[in-house]
Amino acid sequence: MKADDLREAYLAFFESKGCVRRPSDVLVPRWDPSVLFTPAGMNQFKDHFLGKCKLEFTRATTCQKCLRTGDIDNVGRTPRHHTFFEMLGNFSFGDYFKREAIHWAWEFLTARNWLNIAPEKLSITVYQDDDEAFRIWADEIGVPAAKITRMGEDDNFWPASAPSQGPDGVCGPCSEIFYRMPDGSDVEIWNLVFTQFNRVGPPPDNLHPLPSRNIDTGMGLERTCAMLQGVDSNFHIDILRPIVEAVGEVCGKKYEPATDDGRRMRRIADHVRACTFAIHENVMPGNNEEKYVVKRLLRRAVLDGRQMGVRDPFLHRLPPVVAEMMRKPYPELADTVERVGGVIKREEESFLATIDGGLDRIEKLFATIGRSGGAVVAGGDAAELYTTYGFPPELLETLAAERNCGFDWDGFRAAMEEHGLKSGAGTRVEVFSSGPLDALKKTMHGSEFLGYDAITADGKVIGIIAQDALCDRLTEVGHAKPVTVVLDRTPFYGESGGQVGDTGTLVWDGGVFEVTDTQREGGFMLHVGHLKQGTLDLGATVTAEVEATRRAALRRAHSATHLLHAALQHFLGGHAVQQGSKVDADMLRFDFSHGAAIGRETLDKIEGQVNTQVLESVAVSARLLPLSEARHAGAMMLFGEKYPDVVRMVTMEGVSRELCGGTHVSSTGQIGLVRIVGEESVSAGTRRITAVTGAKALDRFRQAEHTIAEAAGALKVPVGELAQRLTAVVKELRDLKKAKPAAAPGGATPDELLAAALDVGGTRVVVADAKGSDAGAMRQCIDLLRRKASPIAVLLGSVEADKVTLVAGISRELEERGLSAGTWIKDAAAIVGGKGGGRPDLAQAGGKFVDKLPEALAAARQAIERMLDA
RNA sequence: GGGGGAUUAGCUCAAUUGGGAGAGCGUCUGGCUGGCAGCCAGAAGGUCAGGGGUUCGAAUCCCCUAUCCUCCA
Repeated sequence: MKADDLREAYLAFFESKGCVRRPSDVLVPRWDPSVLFTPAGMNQFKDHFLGKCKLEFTRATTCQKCLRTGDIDNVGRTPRHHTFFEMLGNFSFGDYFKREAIHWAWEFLTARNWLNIAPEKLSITVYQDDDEAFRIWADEIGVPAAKITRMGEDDNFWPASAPSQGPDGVCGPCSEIFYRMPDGSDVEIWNLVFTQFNRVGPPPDNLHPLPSRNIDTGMGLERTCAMLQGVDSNFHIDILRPIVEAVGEVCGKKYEPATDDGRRMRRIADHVRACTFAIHENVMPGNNEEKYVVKRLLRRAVLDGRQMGVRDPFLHRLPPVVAEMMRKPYPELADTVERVGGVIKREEESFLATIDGGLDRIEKLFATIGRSGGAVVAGGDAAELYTTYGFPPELLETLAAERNCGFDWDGFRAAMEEHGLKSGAGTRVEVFSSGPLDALKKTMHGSEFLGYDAITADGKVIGIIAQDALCDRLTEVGHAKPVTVVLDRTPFYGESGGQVGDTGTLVWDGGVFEVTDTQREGGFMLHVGHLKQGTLDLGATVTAEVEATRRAALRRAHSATHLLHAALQHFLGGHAVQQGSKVDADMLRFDFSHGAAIGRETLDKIEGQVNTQVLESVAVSARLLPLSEARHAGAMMLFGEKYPDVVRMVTMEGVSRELCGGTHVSSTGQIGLVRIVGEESVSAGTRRITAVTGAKALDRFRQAEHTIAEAAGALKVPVGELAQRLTAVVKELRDLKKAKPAAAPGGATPDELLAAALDVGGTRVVVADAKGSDAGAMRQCIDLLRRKASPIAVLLGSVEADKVTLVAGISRELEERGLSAGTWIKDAAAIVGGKGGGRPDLAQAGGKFVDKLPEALAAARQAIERMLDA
């Protein structure tokens, strides 16, 4: 059975059992802060399981794309580890339970018109205390008791070991189905999780039955395919083997499964599949979070290629193969495959450059090792190369081996652990976090948002949260920590879609609450701020007033963002899609995909088009409509974005259509003015434009005019001649600096100094006051004298800016005789209250007593005579 | 978000304990020369990322800022 057929069969089977077939969630669930990537089929149903949302269906089935990096080191080595994989699942939210889940799993696996697997090849595990599951398997299904194993909480409980270790919250036993492979090993193909308990505190008696029990099951697509297709590895199934073979092709090697290179090819195939999906969803390789995971996967794959002898970028040729293999379930991959390839290629090149840069350092490292007679690369050195310069240890080990050098892996790991400690482990959000809002979520869907049409409205207080807990009344005026007020309906916009939250006030009879920020969570608007006056009670009716001028500025900035987005698409191309944005009062930041810096000229064109559209006063409208209709209308949609079934489409007629929940002007003319003030790179492949609108744009122009006027005033020229005059002044300054005489000023030229030189035993001695010269001029003078005569000893001194500067130099012969300019100058420096030093042939010193310079020079004259005599 | 590193001529990079800013390539000029990076001689080209501090003296040491690289979460 082909993978495509298995996927379809599974979904069709559970549809026939009343499950609603839902599409796979995105691979990168930006809505879920607790995970970077979708780790399992149930992820998109978290809120359903917790009863946190209104259920439109109570049974579902999906084929979910997943990514996990926990077992990354095993990928390619074992037959069944992946980073990217697909999980078939069926789910019940308080609907069917253990009995149906088990019966249906068995039916799908063994029924003749479904998978038709011989029952004797299957075995079962259940949780040790789960007699109910055991009984269903043994009595109702008829599995021989010998083939049902009771396992402990670390294997057959979800979350693993929850009863004794925690965490508190929903949990339950699970039951796994294994298949006996031709080689005799048993492979888990299906895990049924029965969430039926709420854990409270440590054992005993800490598992309380849930009133509403859930089913969460997962069947690995790849391993089930391997079973059905009778192949020994997941990598040899119909949708993976061609990718592995393609890796061989682009690397110029034949795929031989049992070799080291075979292992590498499988790993490359896995990683490129994962990255193709992730980049498709606009996750670019980068330095943090999911971006970093993509980068690391790519680099591991490139390194594997390099270890096989490939020296040029090759990975970027593989996404088309991935797209072809995954075409049936994910046809959208084909639309971005070119862009994905480009992103991969850039990262490959960047990594190769990193390696090249590191090779230099490696040579030095080997030289040091050779000198000290060692034959092993120290773990600390390897870790430094890795953490600082990104040079992979595996490659370093290979290079070391070529020089008969060992590699200290233990030391390396120890150093890396220390590095991890130093950089600090971040705290992960709990998978099932609970908060004070949960109680509210069970009774209400959220706050009604009125802010599209109004900025003032009455609402009822349905929640007050202080110190992370719900409370009934708020009395303390002047509390330090902000509190949160939840209303049933409100004109306040909670931060989302990049637009920051509203500010304003809540007023009621005898009371005022100042709102400094508005956030949103699960459909509720959270008014964050401080009680200023009176007492606020739960259930009270308040008048919510959004700060009008700020809201107007936010609307201008948000609408300008849409105009900018459209202009970027127009001038740069369709690839320039939004990556993120921040909309603040008359200020916006817009990140988008684009590979290179945008020239001033193009930037001017973009700004020009946006402002033209402002002048044209295009009408802005918004309406709710089904997703499919919006797509048909040509609204801009982002890959990897999860949209609800009904969306809000903001239309600027003839200019842009975007799905957007933000607040907008009613006509683009209200924006007034848009000024791009910055264009920069945020990470490879992403650019950021910052712009100001309305009042802020005007301020900026005014500010600039003032600055220019001030500068022109300082140069005493009309504004129009500013640039010209400035260039001339800078040039003049440079010329002046350059023209500084090499000779010591104060009348004496080098020739005159030479003529006045003493002769001490055949050596010329020049000691003079080089009035007003700086150190550089005196140095040049000494250089000149040394070229004109030798042997010669010169010491010049001068006073500038309340300080004495001395410079001394001697010619080579004197240096060879053991004299030192440094020694010479020290005594003289001491007299003027300073210190100094330098090299034997040239030294420099300074001091504070400006009136003692003649004395110092006299002393220097005597000193050099003594030195020459010695 | 945290750790490490980098920023010097148009490009690639040097500069020892703090003591005169350099090399190769490229550019320009002159000369030689049929040869795949032709040779020789010479020249121009620098805010040592920016700002502050320590010091007689900072590319070098300390602090701040910006940008880039890199590892970790």
